[in-house]
Amino acid sequence: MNVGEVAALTGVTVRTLHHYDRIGLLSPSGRSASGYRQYSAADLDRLHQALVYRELGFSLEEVATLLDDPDVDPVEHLRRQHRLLLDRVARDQRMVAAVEKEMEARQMAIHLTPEERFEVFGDRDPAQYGEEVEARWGDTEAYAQSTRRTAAYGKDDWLRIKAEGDDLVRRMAEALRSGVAPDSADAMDLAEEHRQQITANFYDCPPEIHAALGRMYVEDERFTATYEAVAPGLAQWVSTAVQANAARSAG
Amino acid sequence: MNVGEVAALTGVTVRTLHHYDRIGLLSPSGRSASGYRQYSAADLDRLHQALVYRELGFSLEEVATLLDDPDVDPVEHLRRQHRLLLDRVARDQRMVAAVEKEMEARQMAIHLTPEERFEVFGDRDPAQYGEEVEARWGDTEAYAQSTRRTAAYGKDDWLRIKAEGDDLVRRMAEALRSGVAPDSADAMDLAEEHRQQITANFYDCPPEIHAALGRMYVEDERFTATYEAVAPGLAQWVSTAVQANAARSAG
DNA sequence: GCACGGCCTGACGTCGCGTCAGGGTCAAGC
DNA sequence: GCTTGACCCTGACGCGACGTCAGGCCGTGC
Repeated sequence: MNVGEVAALTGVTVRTLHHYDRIGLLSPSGRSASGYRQYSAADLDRLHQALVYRELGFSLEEVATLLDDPDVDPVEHLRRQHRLLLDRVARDQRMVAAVEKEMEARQMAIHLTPEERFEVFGDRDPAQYGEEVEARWGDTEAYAQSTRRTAAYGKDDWLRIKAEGDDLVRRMAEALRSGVAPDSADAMDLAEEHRQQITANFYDCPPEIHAALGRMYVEDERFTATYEAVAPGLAQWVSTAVQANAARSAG
Repeated sequence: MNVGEVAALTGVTVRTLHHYDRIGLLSPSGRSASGYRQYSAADLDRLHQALVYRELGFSLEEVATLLDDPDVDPVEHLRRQHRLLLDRVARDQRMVAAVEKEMEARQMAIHLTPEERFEVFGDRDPAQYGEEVEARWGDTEAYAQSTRRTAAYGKDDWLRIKAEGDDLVRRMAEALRSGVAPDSADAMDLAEEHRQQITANFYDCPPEIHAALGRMYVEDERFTATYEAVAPGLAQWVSTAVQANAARSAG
């Protein structure tokens, strides 16, 4: 088979075959009298293996080393590829889970980023926005409640809520900077204030829910970033304070 | 947050942040008096989204266009990413299936590539090779039988088997070139000869099994390549002939 | 016999950064 | 207050894995 046929069969371009030849990854086992590259079935087999490894993220040099290893037979390659593919599936599934978590996060913690909610008033219809989310993710009580309440909010309400939130975050950052321990009474008071803001503005947020939210601040990168952007260490501090406060309420 | 902190938090390099700034994918929302880039929480959010899209294979320019689309809200991005990730998982699972299929193919059709089996005698121990395959894939009767029989073969046997196989393939290619229809009696005779070679040298291959093997010649890229390398169109021709012959035997 | 598609070999362009070079910045310790 | 070392800046060049011509040879159908 010549380059064009191989290209048609495998989906790679002719240029790619030239490239692989030049770098020694896949040199056709023969040439015609006029210099045309002639690929044998074994060449195609090697190409196939190479493409799988490439797809798996190896550099072409690494692929060449892998395929040229005389201690590894074809079946061993297949087994390795099998393993690597399963690894990747697992990784992707973790990413799927992360995206789902972030979608949930957006509903559980709308109050954390009022800016974004606020931007909605610029050039978008908030009702439509709510509808979209609801269609897919509006299946928790907290979110439903939050949607119902915030539906009535006007620009002034949002401004007030944002101001309240920003002020609280500022005071928390201040406490952190002055060395207030996150499990001290002062810190717990700030956490309690946080909980009441949520309950007042978004949805009923009993201490248990609040504690779960607190854990998200350190477990979910997105929340961590939100607080760390204000002050380094703040995410952990708030998380600890919120959970300490929940424990105090329970005890 | 400045570049170093963002880099530490997200895992990208400082250089990457510089790059994204320059190409306009992610320009920090502020600069310090001394020119240090200052990233806000919103910037981090955008970075996160960008990284997911990048991971999904979009070019940075495409990512920028996606994220700059004013008609798409954050949740829409998450939903799209969710969908694309699931697509990729599905694709990878198909690849896993393909690799598994090829592993099976190797055992069902050892006779197709006697060269490979043959090469084993150069610098490798065939017994060990067999063991490895068996450990993972030796769970079908055909393979077990094939292994038992071929274990006793010596170099001369392999040479004879290869010669017989090559001769048959050559005659099939000749028939194809002379315009012999794959469902003609002549073609079916060649197919029958193929079936008897397998039965004689490897494992019992009744017409039904042979028909299944025939389908693989067009369905499995690897087999297709093996025959197409001899003559274009041969894979399809052999596949049809084998299945026609199986139908004849059954009828 | 010639036209047209396919093949060849350079050689330069592109994308997504890595990797210095040369120089300003900032917090800590002396 | 001054130095030291870690961190930041802006070029600028390099690299991997090809894409994309340019200029020329090959092969075959009318």
